[in-house]
Amino acid sequence: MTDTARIVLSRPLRQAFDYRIPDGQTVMPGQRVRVRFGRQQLVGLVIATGVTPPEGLSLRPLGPPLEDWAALPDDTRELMSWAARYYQHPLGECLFMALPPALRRGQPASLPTETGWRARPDADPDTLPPQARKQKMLLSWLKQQPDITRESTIRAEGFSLAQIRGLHQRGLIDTATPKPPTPDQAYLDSLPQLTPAQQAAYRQLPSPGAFTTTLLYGITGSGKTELYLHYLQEHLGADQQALILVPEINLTPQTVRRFRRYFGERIQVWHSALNDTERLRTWLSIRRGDPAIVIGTRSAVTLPFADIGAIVVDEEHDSSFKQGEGFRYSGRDLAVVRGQMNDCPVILGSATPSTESFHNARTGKYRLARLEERVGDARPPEMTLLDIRSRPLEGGLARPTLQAIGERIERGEQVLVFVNRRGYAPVMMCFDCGHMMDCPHCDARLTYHRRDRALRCHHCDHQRAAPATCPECDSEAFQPVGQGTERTEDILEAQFPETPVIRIDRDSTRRRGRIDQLLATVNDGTPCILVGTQMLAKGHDFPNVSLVVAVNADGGLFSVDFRAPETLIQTLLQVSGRAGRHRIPGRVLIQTCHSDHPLLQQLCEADYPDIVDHLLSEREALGLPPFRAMAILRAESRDMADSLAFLDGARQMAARDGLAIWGPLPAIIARRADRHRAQLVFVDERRSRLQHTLAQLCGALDQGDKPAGLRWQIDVDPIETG
DNA sequence: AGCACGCCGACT
DNA sequence: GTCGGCGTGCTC
Repeated sequence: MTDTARIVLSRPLRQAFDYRIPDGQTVMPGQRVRVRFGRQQLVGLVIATGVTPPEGLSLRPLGPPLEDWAALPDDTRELMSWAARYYQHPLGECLFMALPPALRRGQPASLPTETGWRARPDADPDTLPPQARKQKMLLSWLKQQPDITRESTIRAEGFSLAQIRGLHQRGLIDTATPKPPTPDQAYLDSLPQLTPAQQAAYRQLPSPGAFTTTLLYGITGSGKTELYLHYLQEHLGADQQALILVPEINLTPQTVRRFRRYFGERIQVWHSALNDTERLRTWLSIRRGDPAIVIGTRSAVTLPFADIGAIVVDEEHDSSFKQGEGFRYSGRDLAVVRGQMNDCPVILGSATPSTESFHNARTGKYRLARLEERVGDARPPEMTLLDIRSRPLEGGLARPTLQAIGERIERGEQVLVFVNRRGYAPVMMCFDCGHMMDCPHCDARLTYHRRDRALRCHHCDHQRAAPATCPECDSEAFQPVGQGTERTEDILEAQFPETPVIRIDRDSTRRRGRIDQLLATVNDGTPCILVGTQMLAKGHDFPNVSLVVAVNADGGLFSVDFRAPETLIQTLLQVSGRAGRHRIPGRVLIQTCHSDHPLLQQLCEADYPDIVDHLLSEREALGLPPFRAMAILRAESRDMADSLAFLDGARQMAARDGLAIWGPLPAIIARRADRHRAQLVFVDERRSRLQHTLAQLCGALDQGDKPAGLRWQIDVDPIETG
């Protein structure tokens, strides 16, 4: 059958649909077409032509194509098809995810040509009537502009469409087609010279033009970004494209500016804050083959690159590269697959590489480049454990901790206090009857937020006013228990009334631009105390911070999640990395109740690679990733019994394949937003067998019946195992 | 996912 | 007697 086409849709269906190609029409894989599907008109994507449809089906004719070329190029389609198989996600949803929203909706793959304006040479603002003040301003402004000015630029300047039209009607300005932006070579800086240590690491980076993956282990403050910049400048052809993946939080205007200084207009950004038009524009530019260097978050790996010369994944250990819902892919891992498919080098950079990547470097799958010297006079901070068992605490801070903070402040330095919980206190408890405030919808405690006297659940959107007395026994001994950022802020403000205390967490930075505002104080160098959550560990440099305090390191020591120790070490090292970036030697104080814990001992004494080797030997002994492939089947429903029964059925189906299956077990937070969650864990040393089992299982689960209201999903290479 | 068809409760 | 609740089944 040469006149058939196989189509997938942007729907969660593990199925493709065949259509008849009408006479005289030709289509190719990757092309968008309109199709009638049941009673609806949809956008379909061709994945194959000349297929043999299932027997006994009468095919409907294909609708018209949306363009006469393939929207999705072959390599991007291949990448997303690979991902669909690997992550067991419906192909249609994966492929459509690689299209910008405008194209998913069926809009044309072109942008309306932008209008530009310029003032007539003889136009005189003074001829305008006095009441047309704004028009006068606009005309004067336009006359100062050297060339044709885009309408979007004029509007960004604060002028309105009505004012533009007014001037046009008076015949004072003309429309014109704006020129495409060109890189202004004049302002491009030359790159700073590499230090000897950086040069040595640079020589270990891969040669261009062929696929290799290199793990760049560069301690905090060693200047990994300079290496990326040099690498791209030296190895990227003038016509080539490159991809730099970063965690969302690191994609700040400062980061972009830094790259723009050297690469000018070649730099394009891709992140969740772009609107649909911006997304379409950038996507088309990449598809067209503009020599862009894209700085983007995980989904940028799906962009339709025409000629990609290099891929960099910065902070490769960061868990935000893994999508947490829906299509649960890892941007980092897809970047490596993409490098292989497009035959280009991939560089994974981090000061605290993931155990997976380190393992791959140890086994020779990745090459390893090391950069273990800080730039300039900066020295790595000195780590100290402070055991707080049977020590009096003031709001979670021990006396010696407060002393150390005081000393630094007096010396005109800055201090960073890391608390891993936002809010005032994670629990509210009655000291008479023992009653604790629980979320009515989740198996979790409500967090007390003192700023707005509210109790909030951090797992759903429930919140309520905080009662003054115990709702059970009316006792007044009803108090917050434990440490949050708000409480630590209060304590520090009371202890150091002269010193500004700046809190950085999701609550204090909710408003856009607020974080930069807060950090401005820190950046001007005046003595202050920064209090915050993990947010502080990512991306920012605080040159004047000379002391870092971790208020409580113990959460990760005894967690059921096998990744907790790794994450704990990474977070502590990343936070520590903020200290002592300049001449001032940094110090890190870790408060703990388990100063004898081997992991914390190692943190103080051993190098990161040695700690990872140790973690890896534990993983190997327990048969955990990266030594075995892991996947989780999760189910949630109105009843725990339903969830467990469903997973038990799945277990029966998969059992004969011979892989290890753990569970079903209720999730750590068994009830979340009134949904009862359970999970089944699959582990196997042969990834191919795991993948085969999962594919079979998905098919069977799709076919079989399930209790009403039950939802299930598969998570391959999970990062959260609770 | 949509969108239809279909079979049981409170309204004109 | 109908309007409409959302359960289940299908879409080439």
